Amino acid sequence: MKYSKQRESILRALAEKLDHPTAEMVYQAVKLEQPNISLGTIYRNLNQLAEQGMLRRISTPVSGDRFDIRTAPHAHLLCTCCGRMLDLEEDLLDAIDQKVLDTAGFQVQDHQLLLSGTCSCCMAQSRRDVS
Amino acid sequence: MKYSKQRESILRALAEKLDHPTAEMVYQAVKLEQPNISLGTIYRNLNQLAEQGMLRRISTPVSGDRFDIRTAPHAHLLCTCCGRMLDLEEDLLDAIDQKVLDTAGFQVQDHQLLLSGTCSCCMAQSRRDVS
DNA sequence: AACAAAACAGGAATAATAACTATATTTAGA
DNA sequence: TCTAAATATAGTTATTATTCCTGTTTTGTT
Repeated sequence: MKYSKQRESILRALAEKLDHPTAEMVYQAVKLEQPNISLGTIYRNLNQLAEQGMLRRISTPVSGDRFDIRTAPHAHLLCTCCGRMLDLEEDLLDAIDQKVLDTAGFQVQDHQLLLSGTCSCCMAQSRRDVS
Repeated sequence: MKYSKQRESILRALAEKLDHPTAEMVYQAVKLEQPNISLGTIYRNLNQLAEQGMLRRISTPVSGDRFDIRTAPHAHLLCTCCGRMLDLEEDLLDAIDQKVLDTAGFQVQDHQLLLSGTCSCCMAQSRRDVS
């Protein structure tokens, strides 16, 4: 894979934005540095980088896919109230893989644990609204 | 919600096809009974039924969403080799929810655990191919 | 039976993403 | 350092999944 300043910007944007941006969000962020980058370049790079394991793709039932610079498997929390996506430190995952192999004979290569619900901010907010 | 024979066919198709079909697959199946059902009807019904909690939507990084008549939360296994989606009986989920609430203050409403990898059939197949 | 509410078919519209093409940039080697 | 091949890019067009719209049909109620 050859160097390009576009890809460098994309990686930098992902490193800075830890909120699991969509392709469009990455595009908007990178555009500040590279004003005439094309959206196709964003998608091509995100796909390549995901394939190389340099970032991971998270698909949600909501809208477009999201991308995450952390490559180690971990779980995601999607707040149905404010739409933010948070991380959850998770040590359970390896144990789950082993259990799946034992019980179902299925060799896990990747997992995607997406929990949707209400984040603590939104819970606090709604408590405030009621009272 | 009013009765319609289209929706009845959709539900029957889902009950028979336990392989988590996409909307398109449901369309093809239902078309055998209702030859001029429209794809819009499939989507409208799948969305309504999912909203009512009568079925669940599973989003994958691969292509279109899939639908599942089992409403109880359970995990899914997506084989990257043959593309089939399997179920995994899973009692861990409730425990995970509680842990998430304790550690992150996040109230889980729904989870989607998607494990991708190689199913036992494909593993057996590849062993056969090698030898 | 008559009417309102909901559902439908068919097609047009949208949104996310991928594919194409001609030009530009990078990099290894002479 | 220069050059040529490989790869990347911008900009555009195409594809795919899904939703929206409109006029018609079905369903449930009085």
